[in-house]
Amino acid sequence: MTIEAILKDDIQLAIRTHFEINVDDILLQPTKKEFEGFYTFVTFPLTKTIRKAPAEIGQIIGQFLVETSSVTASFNVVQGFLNISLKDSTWLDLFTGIYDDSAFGTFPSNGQSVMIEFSSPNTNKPLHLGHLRNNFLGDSLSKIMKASGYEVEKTCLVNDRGIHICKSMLAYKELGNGETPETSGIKGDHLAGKYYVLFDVEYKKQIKELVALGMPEEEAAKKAPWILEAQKLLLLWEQGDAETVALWEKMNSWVYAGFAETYQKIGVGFDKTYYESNTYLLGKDIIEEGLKNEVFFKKADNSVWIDLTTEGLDEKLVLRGDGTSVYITQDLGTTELKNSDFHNDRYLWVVGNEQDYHFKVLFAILKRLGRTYSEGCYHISYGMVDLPSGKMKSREGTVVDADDLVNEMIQTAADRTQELGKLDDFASDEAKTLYNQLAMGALKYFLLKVDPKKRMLFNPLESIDFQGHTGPFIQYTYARIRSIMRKAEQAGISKVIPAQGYELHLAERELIFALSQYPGRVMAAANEFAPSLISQYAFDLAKVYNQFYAEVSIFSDPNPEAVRLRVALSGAVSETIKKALGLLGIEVPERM
RNA sequence: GGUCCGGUAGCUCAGCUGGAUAGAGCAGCUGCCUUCUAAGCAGCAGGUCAUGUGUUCGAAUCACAUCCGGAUCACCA
Repeated sequence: MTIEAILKDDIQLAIRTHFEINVDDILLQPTKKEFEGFYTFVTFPLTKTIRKAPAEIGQIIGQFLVETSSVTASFNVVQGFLNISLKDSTWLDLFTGIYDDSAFGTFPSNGQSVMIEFSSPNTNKPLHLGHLRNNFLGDSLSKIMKASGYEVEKTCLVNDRGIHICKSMLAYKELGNGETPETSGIKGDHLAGKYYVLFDVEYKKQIKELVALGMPEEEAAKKAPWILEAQKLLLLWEQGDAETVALWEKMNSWVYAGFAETYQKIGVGFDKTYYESNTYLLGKDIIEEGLKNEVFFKKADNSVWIDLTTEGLDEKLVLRGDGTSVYITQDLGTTELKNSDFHNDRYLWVVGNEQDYHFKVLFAILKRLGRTYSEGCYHISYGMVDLPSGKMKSREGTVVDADDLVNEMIQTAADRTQELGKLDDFASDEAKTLYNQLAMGALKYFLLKVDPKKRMLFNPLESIDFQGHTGPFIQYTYARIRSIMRKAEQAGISKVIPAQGYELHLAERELIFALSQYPGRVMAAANEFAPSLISQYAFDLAKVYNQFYAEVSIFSDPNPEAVRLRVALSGAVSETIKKALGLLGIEVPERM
């Protein structure tokens, strides 16, 4: 039973005893810093039924708690706020529970399984900053869901076919001169991206030429030679034309090699990868089924639709008049495939909020089709990463490239560390590892500290910070504690929690309180699909520790009990920081 | 135009199941390394919580309206 639950019961009993009424839901909030106490009960809502002043109610409940509650030491009342302080024996018990629990913050299996699809890159361009947000969110959420008791399947759906892929293929055919990653020294995904951009340059030029000859722009966009060529390529690909497929395979293999390098660097991976080239024909049998069940209907031109106006959506096309699939057709098929592959209880998609409507439609259709698994489907919608100049656009070259950014971060980490003269005795490979950890810590924290639902701003001119509310600040706190733990080991100081009777320093109580909040945050982050809650927590915990560190001396305290407790507390904090950052996919250095 | 999301300090963000004088970080200014790592700590300064009305003992938080920004409403994905 948690302290909070005990307090709630005690308060309930107090109200029942003194006022003869039952209050089902006792709400406690953390006491504000400027007041004494750790938990606060607000008495205003009781004034109506009890007909006493809020402060008086607080006094009566507080008095009752001090006399009867097993955890309450003292209280104070400010207006309608009853602030409660806990007994030191309670703090020590609480800490003992945390300290002895090696699985602190990870919950036992809830018997449920969840699939998280994220990343889902296109094979015509390298990853950019927006993809990084997606990848870090997906990776972190999969870890958070796992810690909260789910069995987790990480999947990725690679968008490896379609007209946009044919565009880069065409540009390569026309302008490539047999260039390869080896001959050019360009990473495979960047090489493909180069030709995607070149296509667009030439295509725009052709449109302009047609417009100059008097053709309306809309028509020109449809009739420019290269777009017609690209469409031809797509048809050839779908027919399995050997030469086209060979080119497609060659270019894709370059891209996959490039992606693999990037994924490896950012520490992200998947349990199962689906390829759209294998799934794009799926879903047509579902259309048949829906037609039979009259969930869908056919229009005169043979196209198939669903009317979702009763759900507040629109009429939606699910199959073209020529019998070919659209996006939603494929997604219906792929979702069905995932379900038959894994039979998960829940299916999550980490996809940008520009597709909110698409997922509403997808889930509504699944429900109409009577798919029971639709209940477990959820779109984790996240906001775009904007630049000061606005939205990033691949084709216009206004993107922050993922590889470039990661490399810059590593360089910044190295510069910063050397400026501070931190690692005179570091071996070069240890230094290299540290730079990577710091770079990825700064980058991941930067992207994960913001509420996923919100769009966020990245200013390339201001490099991502290493001080303040950042990953490296938390990593630094960890390294600092590790240094203390090494010193304690050398000095032969054991980590022992004192017996009852020890009087805690306020900074020690605050640390225990902060530690005790961790499991609740893990649960909340899982329920709300918000790694930002963990980010915030890790920062708060590190901050409380640094205050503790500045306020009390660990080794030179005359009381050996205090020294042992503080070493134990430090150890628990470092473990919790490591776990929390671990949920964000961030590693911790032993020294920095 | 319909629908959805957002608007909190100079900047980037917390807080939003209603509760105390609205919190961090960065940037600016002051202090603190002969003591366990100063990538740290303490402090100062900085706010009509977009605007208006309503509900309430109490509103940044809820409701309605307005303004501003973004997304989406494709036989694109």
